Amino acid sequence: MSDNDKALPPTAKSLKKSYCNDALPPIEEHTRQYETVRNAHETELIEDYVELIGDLISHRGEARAADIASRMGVSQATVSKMIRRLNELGLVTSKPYRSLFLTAEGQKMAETSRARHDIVLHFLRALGVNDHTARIDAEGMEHHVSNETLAIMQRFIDEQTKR
Amino acid sequence: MSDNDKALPPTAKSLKKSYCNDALPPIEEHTRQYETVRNAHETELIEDYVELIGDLISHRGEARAADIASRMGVSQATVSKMIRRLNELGLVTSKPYRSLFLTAEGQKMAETSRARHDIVLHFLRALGVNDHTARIDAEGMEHHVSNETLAIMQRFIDEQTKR
DNA sequence: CAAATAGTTTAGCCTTGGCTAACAATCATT
DNA sequence: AATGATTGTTAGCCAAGGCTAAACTATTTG
Repeated sequence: MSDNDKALPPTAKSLKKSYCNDALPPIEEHTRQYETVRNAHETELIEDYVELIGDLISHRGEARAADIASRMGVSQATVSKMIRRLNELGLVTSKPYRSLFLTAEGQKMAETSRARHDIVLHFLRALGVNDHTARIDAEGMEHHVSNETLAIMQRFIDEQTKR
Repeated sequence: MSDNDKALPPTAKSLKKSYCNDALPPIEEHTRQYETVRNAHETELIEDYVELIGDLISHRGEARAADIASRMGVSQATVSKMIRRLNELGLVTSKPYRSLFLTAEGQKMAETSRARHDIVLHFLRALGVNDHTARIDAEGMEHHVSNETLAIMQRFIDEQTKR
């Protein structure tokens, strides 16, 4: 959620009655919802790093730990540790004290993440969300949007921009 | 992301060229984006528990740890530990071996979360997303949608349902 | 080319949110 | 009222993702 968010928060009262009468979902479906979110959490940081590394390489020619740290808003030590993890996962290759490269798999992940991110961002803008807010929301939402929803968002963008 | 998600993942190629030429955002804005997501992560589990507790109370009359555990798909020990945290945060009151109550603050959080959740869910359905997928996506997205975007989603729902 | 500066890594700490296993309390049934 | 089943708690483990401080490497510059 945006912290410089002047709009009022929603209240239960601001919702139409009919919205609130949904029964609880059956247990196992409910469980799966939460599990899906937990799983997304495990991968999303990884994806964010890989996506950022890909962006740095394509916009700057290389990805240095210091740049990653300052963009992520995190200490260099944290980045260094994370790079080791990405290495173990086969997503990047790195030699000590040198800049990073994405493996083929890492590149694929970066592209997919970037594409997803862009769809969500452009969708929010097409919906009428202010650019700054859209960027923040997209960063958080991208890992929780199914392919089905992405496809619908893409269609929405196409329709908006056609005119 | 839904795991039973048959649609193809997006590829960089499936995006219009113009989507991909965005430059990197200026560093401090970029940093703030990631910070916002990290902050959301700290609160979202808390909010999920509180929201679920509120739902259990209103649909079942009470919230028992065993129900929370089975709905969350998590062990009872994990729930017990979490309840201690919620207690420390002043969101619930509990006596050992008895069921839970939300404090005034907890109730406020539950209502806000529920309202946000409902807006996102109904928005996705209004967009044309299948109910099952919408539920899963909403669960993940709700904590990352700014009030500005929520307001726009609400407007979208109103327009769709008016006709 | 030596020294200062910048960048990277390592060590060791902390918190969160999972888990299992063992124990404690409550409840339901006879 | 006793007991077995259910429910709740505690202890102790683990991995992830932050941090700081210190050590090490690379680069720039006087």
